[in-house]
Parts: sequence; structure tokens; C-alpha cells
Amino acid sequence: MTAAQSSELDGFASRVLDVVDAIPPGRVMSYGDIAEYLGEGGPRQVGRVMAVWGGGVAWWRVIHSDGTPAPGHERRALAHYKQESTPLRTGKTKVTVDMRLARWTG
DNA sequence: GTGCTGACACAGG
DNA sequence: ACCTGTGCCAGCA
Repeated sequence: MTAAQSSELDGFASRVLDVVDAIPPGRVMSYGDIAEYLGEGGPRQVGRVMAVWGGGVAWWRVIHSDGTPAPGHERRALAHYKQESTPLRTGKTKVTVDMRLARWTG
């Protein structure tokens, strides 16, 4: 099969996954940060990559700029955060990541 | 080619 | 903390 046919990792997707894999435990990066770090695409493109190929990397380390984890995986993400001692902000009705401390830039 | 949708970001309320 | 509107980029019918 050719490259165009298969849904293989594009250059962009490959780079995104590489960056996510480089994020150290206890740290996180926002979608926009990754896009800016790569200097290409945009936050939504990073989100799309994570939605399709994110299963092979530490997806819980990729969150919104607010500190809100990926939709549908909040519970699973929280478990990882506790496991990695990620800086958290425990609110009354929701728990988010403290971006001020957890935000990581290569 | 056109329009909608999406694991987003930012500003307001 | 939550919702709405606007801007941006790419995939898909």
C-alpha cells in the first residue's frame, strides 16, 4: 500500500506524538502550545491527531489551556495525574490541572 | 467548490 | 465553573 492510501502517521501527526512523548511526568502541554511549539497547524489539528492516534502516547498530558482534561477521559486522566503527582487545582465541582505549575515547554 | 463539524483559544457575561 | 460568540485549520459529505 502506498503512503497516500493508508491512514499512516503524517509528518505533522508524527511530530505531535513525538512532542507528547517528550512531555515529562507531572507536566502537561496545551493543544495550542504544541501547535506553537511545532510552528505549524493549529490547536484543532493537534486535537484531531490526539483523537485518532493519541492512544499510543500520554494523551492525559495534553489538555486545554484552562487545565481542563480531554472530554470523555476526565476520570482516567485524573487517575494519571494523581499517579504522576501533577499539580492539580481541586475545585468544588471540578478538578483541573494547575497550568501555572504543570505547563511544560520544550 | 461549498458548508458543517471538531479531544481548541480567547474574550465576555 | 459554565455558556456564547468569533477566529483558525483540516477532514469529510
